[in-house]
Amino acid sequence: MDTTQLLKGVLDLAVLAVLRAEDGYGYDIMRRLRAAGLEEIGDASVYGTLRRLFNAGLLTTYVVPSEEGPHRKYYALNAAGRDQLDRSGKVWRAFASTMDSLLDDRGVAA
Amino acid sequence: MDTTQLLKGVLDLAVLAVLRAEDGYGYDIMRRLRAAGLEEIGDASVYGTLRRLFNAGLLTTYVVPSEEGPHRKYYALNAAGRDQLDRSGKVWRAFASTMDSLLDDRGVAA
DNA sequence: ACACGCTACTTCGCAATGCGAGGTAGCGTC
DNA sequence: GACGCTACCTCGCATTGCGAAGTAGCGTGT
Repeated sequence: MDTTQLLKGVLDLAVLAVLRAEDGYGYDIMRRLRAAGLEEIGDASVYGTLRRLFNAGLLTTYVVPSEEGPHRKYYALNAAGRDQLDRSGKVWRAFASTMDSLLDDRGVAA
Repeated sequence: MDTTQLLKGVLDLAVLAVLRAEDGYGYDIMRRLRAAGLEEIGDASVYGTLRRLFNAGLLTTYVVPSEEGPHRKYYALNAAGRDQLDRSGKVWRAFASTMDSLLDDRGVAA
C-alpha cells in the first residue's frame, strides 16, 4: 500500500543511480525518479536526500542560472559517490534476493 | 552499510511470509528470519513487528507452555493477514522491479 | 495589472519503525 | 550458583520520507 516505508534507505540509492546517468538538479531528479516508477515521491524527500548525500561527501554541486526560471543547483557523482553506488547496489541486490526467496518459499500469488 | 533502513516497511512482509509457512513464536521467527538471510535482525524488531501486526488484526495468537523453557506465544496468520501478505508481496515485487531497472540504467536515461 | 501555474529551492516539524539497552524469568549444565 | 540459552517485554533514540509552508523567477491569459 504505502511505498513510503519501502523507500527508507533506498532513496539514496535511487538518487545515486539517477545521477550516474547524468548530472541533475533537484526538480529534475524528482521528475526522473517519478518517470522511472517512483511516482509518489515528494520533492522534500529528494531535496533532503541530495543534501544528505552532499554532506556525506558523495556529490559535488554547481549552480547554473536558467533563463526559463529560477537557478538550478546541479549535483554530480564524485568518486566516493560512484563507489557508494556500487556498494549500495550490491547490498540492495542481496537484500532483494533474500526477500524474494522468503516470498517465493511457498508462492505468494503473483 | 546498513540493512536497518532497508528493512523499513519490509519487515512486516518478511514476518508475514515466515508465518505463512508455519505458526511461530517470536524467538523462533527471529531465528527463521536470520536463517533466511536477515542475519542482523534484532529481537526487539521482531517482537515489535508482531505486536503491530497483531494490533492491526492480521494475526491470532495463543500461548503454549514449554517444558524446555519459558512459555511460547505463538502467532498465526488469519484471513486478513494472508490478504495483506498477498497485497504487500505484490507491492514489494513492483517496487523491487522499479529499483532494479533504475540500477540497470534503464528507464531513466532511456 | 493581476491572477494563475509551472519551475526551483528551502525550512520546519511530524510519523513511522528498526534497534540497542535494559529488565524478567524458566531451565539445564558445569 | 554462575553461566548460558531460551523467551518475552518496555523504553527511548536515530533515521528518514513527507506534508505544509514559504520564497522566488518566469510565461500566459484575461
